[in-house]
Amino acid sequence: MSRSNPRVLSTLERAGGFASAQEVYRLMQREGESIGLTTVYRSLQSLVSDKIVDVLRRDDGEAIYRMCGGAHHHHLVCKGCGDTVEIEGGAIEKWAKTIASEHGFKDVGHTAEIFGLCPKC
Amino acid sequence: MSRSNPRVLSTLERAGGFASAQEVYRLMQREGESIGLTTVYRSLQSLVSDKIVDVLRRDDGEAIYRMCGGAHHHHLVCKGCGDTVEIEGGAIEKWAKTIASEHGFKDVGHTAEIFGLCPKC
DNA sequence: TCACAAATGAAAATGGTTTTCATTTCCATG
DNA sequence: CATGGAAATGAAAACCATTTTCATTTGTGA
Ligand SMILES: [Mn+2]
Ligand SMILES: [Mn+2]
Ligand SMILES: [Zn+2]
Ligand SMILES: [Zn+2]
Repeated sequence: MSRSNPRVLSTLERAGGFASAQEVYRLMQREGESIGLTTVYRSLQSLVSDKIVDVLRRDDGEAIYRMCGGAHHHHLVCKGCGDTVEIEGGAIEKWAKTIASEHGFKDVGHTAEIFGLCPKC
Repeated sequence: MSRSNPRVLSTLERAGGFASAQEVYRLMQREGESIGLTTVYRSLQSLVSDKIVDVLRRDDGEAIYRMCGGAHHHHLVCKGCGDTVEIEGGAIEKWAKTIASEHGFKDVGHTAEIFGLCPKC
């Protein structure tokens, strides 16, 4: 495994909301930084496995990344501008555990995202 | 747009849980059915837009499909065997609406899936 | 039968992601 | 400082799901 290139994380931070590997790469190029697409992918993967960034999927399947706090949480994302709010999932955690145990499932995880139009959009 | 080829839906049903387009295609071939991969993709897309099947994404980004009832619902999926239980999301619906309105978001939707190991696995 | 629309699928194109591999950069050690 | 192996880098190729193209076949109503 390789370590994350710090400029990739810095660029992702600066990007604001979620950004794909390709977008991070284009952004760095536009800013005159010299880096290879491969390194961007590798860095993002490393950041994900270190739980420093979250990854999820656009409807078209492209992976998008975002700098995140360490604790488990969910997202409220604007379909218009991409603005993202990190939210607590207290109710969800309980719901997932309850449903799972009702059906005898073990080793349970879950995903949950909310999307809509923010006040500005 | 094209209409769905009935043999595709039939195969997806028979497949049990979620299956990707490629898997449905291979399954049909193995059973000696003559069909093109293109038609499988087109049929699944059509079934999705008619809300006859649900689509979601594997971790690797591949789209997977499943025959589903019409009403809005969520899934409890076994990571081991792929067995799927359709579940009500009453608590989730409320949660999503509340969080969204707290932040002034309109036109709100959400996704939520639970995964774990079923009793058999 | 005829004309036209819809369906089909082989082949090529697309595009994100991963792999390969040769080269460069680090870094610990003597 | 020299130097040798490890880690990082990136260009190019490979991968692979999905979409597009387009020529052909099939279905259907007049
Ligand atoms: Mn987050
Ligand atoms: Mn379902
Ligand atoms: Zn917005
Ligand atoms: Zn199972």
